Order: sequence, then C-alpha cells, then structure tokens
Amino acid sequence: MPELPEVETVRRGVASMVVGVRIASVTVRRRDIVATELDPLGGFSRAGGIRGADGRGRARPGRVPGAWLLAGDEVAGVERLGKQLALVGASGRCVVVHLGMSGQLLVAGRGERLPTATWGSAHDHVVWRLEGRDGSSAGRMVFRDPRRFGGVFTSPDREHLVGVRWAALGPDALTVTGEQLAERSGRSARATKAALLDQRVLAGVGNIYADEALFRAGVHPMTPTSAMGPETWEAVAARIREVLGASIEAGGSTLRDYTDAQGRAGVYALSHAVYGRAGLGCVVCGTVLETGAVAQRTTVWCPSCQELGRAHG
DNA sequence: CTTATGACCTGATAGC
DNA sequence: TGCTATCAGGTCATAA
Repeated sequence: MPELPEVETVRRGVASMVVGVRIASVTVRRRDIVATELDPLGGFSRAGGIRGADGRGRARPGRVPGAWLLAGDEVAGVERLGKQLALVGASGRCVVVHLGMSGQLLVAGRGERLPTATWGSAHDHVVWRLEGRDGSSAGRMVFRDPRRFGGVFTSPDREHLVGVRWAALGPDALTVTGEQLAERSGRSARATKAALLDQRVLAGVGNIYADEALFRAGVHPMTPTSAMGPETWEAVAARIREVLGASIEAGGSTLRDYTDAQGRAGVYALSHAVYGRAGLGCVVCGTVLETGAVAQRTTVWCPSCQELGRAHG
C-alpha cells in the first residue's frame, strides 16, 4: 500500500515510540516473511525487493536468532530509504521492514491496544515486546501484512544495510534532482512513468505519486525517456519532491488500508489531482481524465495538460 | 541490454 | 444472502 510519504509517516510514528526503548523479546509467527543476511539471494535482490530466488516460496528453514531482530537491544534510530524502513539497534544490528502492498508496522504504548483488524491477529507476523528502562512493559510493535508481499530483513550492521541491502536503490525521491533522474533513466523507448517506478532509478515513488507528479509537470506518462530533456527532468524532479512533501504533511494517502504506526489514516487522497479520478474533469482545465495501463499499472492523466508528443526540453 | 508478462497473496467491493 | 469477478499503494523471475 505504501509509497514514500506513507512510509515516512510510519517512520516518524515508530521513531517517536521506540527510539531509546529496549526490546525485551521478539516472536516470529511466520518464518517465511523474514529473510536474514545469510539467506541466499532471496530477500536481497537488485531493486531491494522481497521475493525468494524462485519467485515464490520464501520458506527459509531454521530459527532466526532473536538478537538479529533486536531482542535484547535498544533501538537507536529508525531510518528510511525510499519505501524501506530500518530499525537500527544500539548494537549496530539493523532490521529492515518493507511494507509491500498491505504491510503495516504498528506500535502500541504501555497499556494501549494495537489497532484491531477484521481478521484479528491472523496476519501479525512478527511481534516485538517493548520494555521500559525499569524493566516494565512499554507496549509492543508488530509487523502486520495480510497479502505478505512485504517482508522483514536482517542486517548485521549499517555497512551491510547500506552497502548490500540498499545498494541497488536509486536516490531517495524526497531529495532527487533532475540530473539524477536524467542520468539514471537513460534514453530509450521506455515510458517515463516506468522509469519513475523503477526503484533502481529512484527510490520511493509508486503508482499514485508517479501519476500525480507527472500531471503536475505536464508530462504524459508514456513519454519515452529519449524524448525527455534536462529542463523537463528538472520539472519532474521538483514536482516529485513537492508532492511527496505535501503528502507527508497530510499523513500520506489512505485509499483503504493504509494507516500510520498508531492506526491513523492519512488525508492526502483529498489532494489527488488524477489518481482515482479517471472519467472526471481535470482540476486545471476540465478535460475528462483518461485512463489506461502504463508499465502494467493503472494510470490516469489529462490528455490536454499532458499531451503526448509535446516537445520536452 | 531492454521491455513486457504472469506470478505472488488476501481482502474489499461491485454486480448478478 | 451468497456467489463470482475484479481490483489494489509492490516487486520478482522469466521470456521475448
């Protein structure tokens, strides 16, 4: 479900609850959504993705040492690159959480209850028990993910996190420049939207914000990257930074499932100009918005504001 | 190399 | 009410 703004909102919420807190114990209720640094390829692939090398079974034998999931450790910080979160322990060990489509990282303080789902706790795959300095309970954190496209990954230290786990990811979308986009996208027949969705080009943009940023930049999503010039790339980069920033301020976009670490919805969907508005009038010119598949994803654009074939300097 | 396709999962919703 | 089909915020392996 989540793109950069949603993940950043979760990061802030989790950080406010767990930084400086000790993890008393960890329970892995589904082993196959956890990948360790020792697992072959599975979990540590090119674009920072999730699935095992066979594209399906992610069952990994053996128990994950609790310490690898920060049991007995203290949380020193919560970082983010693109759509991925990393809990960094005082020991240096890191736990990466990727939310996939339906994942949530939820935290409940002492005496609070985790937000409940209609299906109960059936999809609560990893549970961290938190402990105050005096040893008293400080609540719990849970990785919940019904569809299981997400996952939890261990790294022995920050060097591995950055150098291996996150090595293939492009620059974070919140601070990306037009120059970076131009260089990493290359010049080919590939649709500009497809390039923006490629996490090796740019980390953090997904289907919603690709459409929103391209609309605001006046670029048709199917524009081949070979037709893009430096000024247009700069405009696209600027609109990406802008849209993501505004969405973070609104707590992200909640379409159905998404909530922050405390179970609250975000309201940025109210500001969507194109996503989810196919067939309605363009907010700028009133033209009926078109929809179709680009890069195999549902895409919405304004045929008038985002004319295909327009010159792009 | 690039690009498209089907696959991975479950839940919510729309339509009959 | 109950069934079925469709769709979803992500990313992968594989084939062409």
